[in-house]
Amino acid sequence: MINEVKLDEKDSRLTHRKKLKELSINPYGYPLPYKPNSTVDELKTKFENETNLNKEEIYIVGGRLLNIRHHGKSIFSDLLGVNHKLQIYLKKDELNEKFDIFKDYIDSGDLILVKGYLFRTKTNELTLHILDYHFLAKCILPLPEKWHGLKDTEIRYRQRYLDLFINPEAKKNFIIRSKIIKFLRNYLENQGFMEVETPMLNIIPTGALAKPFKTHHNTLGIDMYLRIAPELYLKRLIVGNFDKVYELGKVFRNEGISTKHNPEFTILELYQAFADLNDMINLTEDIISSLVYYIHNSHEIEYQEKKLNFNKPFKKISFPNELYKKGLDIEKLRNDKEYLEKIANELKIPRENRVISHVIDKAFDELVKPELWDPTFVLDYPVEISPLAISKSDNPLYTERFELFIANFEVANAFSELNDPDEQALRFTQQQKLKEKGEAEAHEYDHDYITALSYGLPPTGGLGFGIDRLVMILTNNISIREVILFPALLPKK
RNA sequence: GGGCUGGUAGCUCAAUAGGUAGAGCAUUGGACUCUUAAUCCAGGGGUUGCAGGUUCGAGUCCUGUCCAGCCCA
Repeated sequence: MINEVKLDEKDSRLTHRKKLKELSINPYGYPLPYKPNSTVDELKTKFENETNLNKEEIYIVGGRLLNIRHHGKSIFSDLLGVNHKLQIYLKKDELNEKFDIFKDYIDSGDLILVKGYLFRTKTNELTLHILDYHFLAKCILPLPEKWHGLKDTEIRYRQRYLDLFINPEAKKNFIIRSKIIKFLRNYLENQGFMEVETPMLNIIPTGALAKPFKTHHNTLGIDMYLRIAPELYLKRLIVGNFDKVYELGKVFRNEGISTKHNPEFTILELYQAFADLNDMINLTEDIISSLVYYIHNSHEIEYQEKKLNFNKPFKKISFPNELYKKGLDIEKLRNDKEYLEKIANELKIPRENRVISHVIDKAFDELVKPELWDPTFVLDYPVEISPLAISKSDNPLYTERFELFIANFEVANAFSELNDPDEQALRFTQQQKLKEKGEAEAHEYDHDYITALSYGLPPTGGLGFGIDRLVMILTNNISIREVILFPALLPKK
């Protein structure tokens, strides 16, 4: 009896590769015998509804083969493009030995360049009749299942490339993400904003209330921090006489990882000189509602099976009023230590974090945020949690600031920028006091920024968007990991 | 940081009450020149996340641990 050689799928793919090399065929493509003159997507969109196909026109396209259907002396398969699949068709009596090589040594997932003409099968499927083909790269690992796709979230995130070419819905999220970013850039360029880049490596992490990642510069011998926001650098540019600037990029916050938080995420910040909070409200409404329309052709969309209405104007409410409706008095929190303790107890805030800023923030998150569904501007933020915004003229304990909430997410944050250097210095000092009292997320004191303000920052409107959350809402996802190509995961041991 | 759920073939999933780990797809061999989840015939493929424990016997029960998902802080 002959010992049967037991092969698993990877072995058989490796054997196929070896056989190709023995036939002096490079499974990895170089050099290309001919260049592509079209793509799967182009052929599909151009000819999908075309009735007259010209067999004299030869197309050369590259792609990944999926679902090879052997049929004796003919073969059908699908060539995967970016958004479309194109069926290909091979006949033995035309390709001879190249047909046998295809039949015996090509596996699904392989990348090939094909050359042929378009025709329609009797089921009317647009198909490329192959006259010649060329190997581009061998896929030596087995693929996920063709019908159920790849469902294991861990593999989907760790090996996103598999997710992308196996699960079309996954790819769609990232295509929409790219469209959103492109829309925002176009919009801002059309409004006269200039895109700039400011440092990601900071000496002092500023511009937001968040914990930073720490790193070290070896030759300078100093600790540095990954930026938590570009804000203070961008305002220095307004001091430098630019009037409309924006930055779209990553910021890093050293906090918990969850379905709503990734340690690095994308933010858009813009600053407009000679403008104020009202200008930012108008700008925000226009950007968001026109973006939604651009993506969905409607101002009303579904998110998690509930309607979201993006028609202008958005709802506007006041931070202290909303908390007051919930039975919480910010004035009293400021003046009554016992009251603060009582509220902190109710909110289960740990003893070391019982600082006014923390309690206010937490109370809003717990009591008001869960009710903010349709786009809503929350105005009049307390000064304790708004160290970079100007105070309201009628009450210095509240600021000219808004946060925009959509579907319970904080999506945007804007204020009339504080431009009085003495007042800003005082705010920094107050933040240091909060820090001493146990507020881990107080704003750092930035002397260099005070110097910049001392040269004069004009009244300026500033606005920041959380891009990932915006993408989540527009792609109907509840996990941020579905809209970040490579989300943060623990290393696999 | 805490709680709950999960991890079984390449993938998607089964496995009653603790009693020989199965199916579909994929893969291998064969038939087939219009298939598209092709079809038909035949086969191979497993250290059940990892490390221990209980038991005559563990995918299943217990302890620890790793990773993921969900919820809470």
